[in-house]
Amino acid sequence: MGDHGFLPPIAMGSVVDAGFQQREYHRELDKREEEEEEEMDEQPRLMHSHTGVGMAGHPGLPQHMQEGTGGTDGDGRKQDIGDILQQIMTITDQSLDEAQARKHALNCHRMKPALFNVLCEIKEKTVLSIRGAQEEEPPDPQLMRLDNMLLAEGVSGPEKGGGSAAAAAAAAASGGAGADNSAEHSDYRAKLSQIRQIYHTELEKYEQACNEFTTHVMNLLREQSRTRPISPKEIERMVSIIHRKFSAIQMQLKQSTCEAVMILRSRFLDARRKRRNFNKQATEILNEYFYSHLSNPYPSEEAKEELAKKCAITVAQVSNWFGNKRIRYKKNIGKFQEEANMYAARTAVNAANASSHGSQANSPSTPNSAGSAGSFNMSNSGDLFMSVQSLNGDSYQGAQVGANVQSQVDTLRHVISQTGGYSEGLTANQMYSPQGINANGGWQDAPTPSSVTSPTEGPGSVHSDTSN
DNA sequence: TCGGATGATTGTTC
DNA sequence: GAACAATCATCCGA
Repeated sequence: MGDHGFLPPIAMGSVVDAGFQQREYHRELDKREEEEEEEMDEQPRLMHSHTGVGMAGHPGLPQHMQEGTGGTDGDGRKQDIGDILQQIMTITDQSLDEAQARKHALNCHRMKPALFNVLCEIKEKTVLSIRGAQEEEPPDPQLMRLDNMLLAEGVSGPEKGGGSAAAAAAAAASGGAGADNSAEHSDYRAKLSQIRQIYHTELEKYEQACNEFTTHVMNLLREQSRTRPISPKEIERMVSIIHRKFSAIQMQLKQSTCEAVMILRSRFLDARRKRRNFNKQATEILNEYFYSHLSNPYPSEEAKEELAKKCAITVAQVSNWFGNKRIRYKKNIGKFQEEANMYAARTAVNAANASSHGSQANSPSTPNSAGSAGSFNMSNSGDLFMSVQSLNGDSYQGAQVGANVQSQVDTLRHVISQTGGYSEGLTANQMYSPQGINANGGWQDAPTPSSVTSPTEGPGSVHSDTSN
């Protein structure tokens, strides 16, 4: 309440009926207050204006307006507002004919043009003051972030392969899963495409609804402009309010879309979710190396690369595998004893085969063990031995093999005797005792893996390191 | 369906 | 930066 900054148009007294002037003044006061209080709830205001614009003695006019007395104190104002609300509530009860008749009476009133001009002036000032108060808002940073992300993910903007970059990133993060990648790429792309489609459909719906609503409001305002002054600026302001409201809804849509994309990405990028066990052959190769180098199961970078190549996995996966293996072996040596014995036996058999085939072992045409998936049988065990030798970083030399073979045969004899139940004084732990593991739980210091091919061990020390 | 096995990740230590 | 240790998430056989 208080001074509204403009005076009632008393100056028009000679032309305009004083009571009418006062009614118009109060009506304008009501209108201004409501505009200041609520920008968006335009409909009630429009309706209020519609019903409020009436001539003296008109049944639709509030009592205080007709008498020209109310509106100066708080209680009176509340009463007025109550009356107005009551009218709004009952407006639907009025017949269309009645409303049309009232409208016609208004339009035909002899004072209408003059009053309308006055109202236009007042309105113009009011709208200008309101417009001055609300400056252009800076772009919402959150909205900008959402837009950027949607653009980067290929959801918004021109379609560019449905986020193939993200799919490629997912593939890179997966550590080279190989053949599965293409299928997962397409899966990722398909799902991203679905999100994109839903996003655009919803966006289109929102835009359409926004346009429809804007058109509807503008039509209403145009219609209203015949009975009350509505400047283009006011219409523009109303449109911008509507757009702001709809853009808030759009932001929710963008946020939901971003969340969906993030979930999709996390599902595809999280390699743990698509973990695949290594194939049997790869596990065999890794185990072979591990138990062959039990005294120092730390493959060099070269050995890791070689193993990775043979197992068709990445060097990082080899490192992971050895890291896991060392820890799990150390944690539960007993559990791995059988496995250790088995690989020791294989290694020994490999050596025996290498010995019996002599020159064949030296043959460069000897097929690689990687050629037969999961077939670590005796027929190619000699190749396996070759593989292990090469993995040690040493070049194969016949004389060295001869020395190693004897040791491996001894190992084999031990293993054969142990498989009968470890009853000859050599316990399982002795068989594959964690000799390399020191008191601190770690493997004892050893030469670098590549140079560890031929450590000298005591006669009772039987482990599967090929150097023995 | 459950539980062990296993590959990957993360935080810490050296 | 590599290894360790704990943990997670998935696989897979019973």
